Amino acid sequence: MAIKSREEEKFKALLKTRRLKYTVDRKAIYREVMRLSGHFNADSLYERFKNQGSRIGRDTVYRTLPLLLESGVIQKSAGLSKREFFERTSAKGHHDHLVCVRCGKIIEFKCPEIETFQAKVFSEYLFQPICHDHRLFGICRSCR
Amino acid sequence: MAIKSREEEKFKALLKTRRLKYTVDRKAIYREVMRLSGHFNADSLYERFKNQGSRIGRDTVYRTLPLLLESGVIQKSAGLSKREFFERTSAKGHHDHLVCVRCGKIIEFKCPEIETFQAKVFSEYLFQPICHDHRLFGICRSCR
DNA sequence: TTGAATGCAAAACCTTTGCAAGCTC
DNA sequence: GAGCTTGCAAAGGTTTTGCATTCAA
Repeated sequence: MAIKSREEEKFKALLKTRRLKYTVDRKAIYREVMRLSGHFNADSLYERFKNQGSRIGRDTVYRTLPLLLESGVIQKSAGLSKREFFERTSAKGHHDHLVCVRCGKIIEFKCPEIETFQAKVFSEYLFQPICHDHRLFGICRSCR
Repeated sequence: MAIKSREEEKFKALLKTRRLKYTVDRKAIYREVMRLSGHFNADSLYERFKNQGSRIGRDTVYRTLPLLLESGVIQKSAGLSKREFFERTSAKGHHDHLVCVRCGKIIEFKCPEIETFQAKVFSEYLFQPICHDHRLFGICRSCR
């Protein structure tokens, strides 16, 4: 619960910085995202609203996800399709993905050392970090 | 020239593994890619052929790039659009990208330590490495 | 009150695909 | 000759956009 609120503050803070509003729809999208533990995309999230009888539009979802991404509440996930996948950052903590290009299997990995060096790169170039996309592609053992 | 041939061998080797053919078109695409030092995408490469009066089709380019990618001759590059960008691996050696989400500026960085840990992840999960996509998104100093 | 957000529908976009004809090996 | 490759054209599928209306601060 503590984490949940802190996440919400991050989202609100981003909106404030951008002089954007914390509307009913954005709140609903934020809340729905917090209920998800797996990966999702704009469309699957929209479908959830539709199934619940909510009138939140697909476009609103498409427009809100980049804001959640930038605020750090969600992060990019992985998949073989061109589609963009996301997942809640706090669900399992931050991690990256290893993708088998043959069977599409996706493995989550955590590598704190990589995170450390990433942070160094950001600071070396005087960038304020927002997020990153790190996917390793290869062929898994069973596909070889 | 030595490097050039070695690259070509890598490409040929991949084709052989997949029982694919080293056709005239694939050779032409390989050669054209070797002439490029900056980043490109399927379409811009196709345009180059068109401007040269070559009859190589857009589709062939689209179908060949994944093969060059898998053989390691090219790697993914970065951009803000959904479009896929590539660049020759040997042009500047392997590197990754730092992208400013405000102005779109792209900075290339090299971080050998990250590469080392990536290799560890691949071997830990028994994956045969093919390539990776590593982009750091943030806000550059002048945009803040 | 003012600027932002939303829904609708349409557009835009890049990429992929099926198929018949032509090449490679 | 068998199977892969290519060009054509069309489809595909996701994401974006313009605009009028509604809403938040």
